[in-house]
Amino acid sequence: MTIAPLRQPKSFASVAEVMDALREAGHRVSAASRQVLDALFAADGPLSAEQIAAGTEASVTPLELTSVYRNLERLEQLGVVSLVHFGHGPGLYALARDGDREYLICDRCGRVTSLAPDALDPVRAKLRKDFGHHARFSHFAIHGHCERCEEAGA
Amino acid sequence: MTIAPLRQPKSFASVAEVMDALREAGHRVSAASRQVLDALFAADGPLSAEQIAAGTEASVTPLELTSVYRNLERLEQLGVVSLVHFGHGPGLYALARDGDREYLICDRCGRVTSLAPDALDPVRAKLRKDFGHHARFSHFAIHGHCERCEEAGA
DNA sequence: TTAAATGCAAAGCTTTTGCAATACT
DNA sequence: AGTATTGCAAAAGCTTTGCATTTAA
Repeated sequence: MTIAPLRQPKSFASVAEVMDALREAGHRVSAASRQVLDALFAADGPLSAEQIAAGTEASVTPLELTSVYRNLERLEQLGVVSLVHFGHGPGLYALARDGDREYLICDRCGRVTSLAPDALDPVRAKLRKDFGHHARFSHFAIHGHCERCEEAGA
Repeated sequence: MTIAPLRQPKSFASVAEVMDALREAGHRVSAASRQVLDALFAADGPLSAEQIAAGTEASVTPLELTSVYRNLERLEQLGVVSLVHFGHGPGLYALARDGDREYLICDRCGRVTSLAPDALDPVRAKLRKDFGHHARFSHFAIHGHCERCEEAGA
């Protein structure tokens, strides 16, 4: 199997669009990959492989967890999906539509703030200036406390 | 077992000091806990439980990996040790001497930069001002690329 | 003495891998 | 028809748990 990233990996509006692009790029499209994409398009936030598999249990063709992982990995390599870690626990997958989002996690109340790809640019600039480090927060979320929890006592 | 954090958890200069403090606080001190502390004091950076256990294999009393984990967990709850994740792979443990350090990881060349506890305060200030988020980078390292690797092509 | 810590074995959780059967193109 | 993908089973990597035995205080 050849894995070449898609031309314009990050702006799919529907499952059909993704599948067309996949096929056009010479990749195969299966019922399983459609089910995985359906779940991601329907979700309002990142999903675990387990959640995606569970979501297909009621369907005529439940997906094996293994198959979900393999599809997600493929889609990630194609730039269609991105994987993010919210802490301990399973990795979470989301569509990479308009670029990778970055997340703030409150470890107290669990609140998750999803940021647009450039929202942290000023923070990155500071890290780069002070430490020569080009930070990427899209694969590992930023932990801490939200204002409310901080006031309630760190 | 009662677990109460030590009075001044973060300024031990030697294994003996830690053990005295532990005993004084009503905790037990075993050969195993000494071996774990020895490894942490001897190390110049965070160690995995596996590494610590391996380091005792040549000794008269090799430690079971399980026992290393249990000691580390205890020491962490006591505030003597801190656990940090550098990415995928095992968690890493280090003495919490003068506060928790924070780390910058270059995902390209593997370079690790260990920062003093207040080095990232300006970054934290920005995150707090812009998003009301009180960030803590001591448990999950900051990933990205170092200047050199960035120039070499992101 | 007695409660905590250890060794050993087993399991838990997430993810990966092998391989024969199946399905896409 | 030919090859990527699937299902199923097994294993790998990290960490936790159970329980009888040892050991610190």
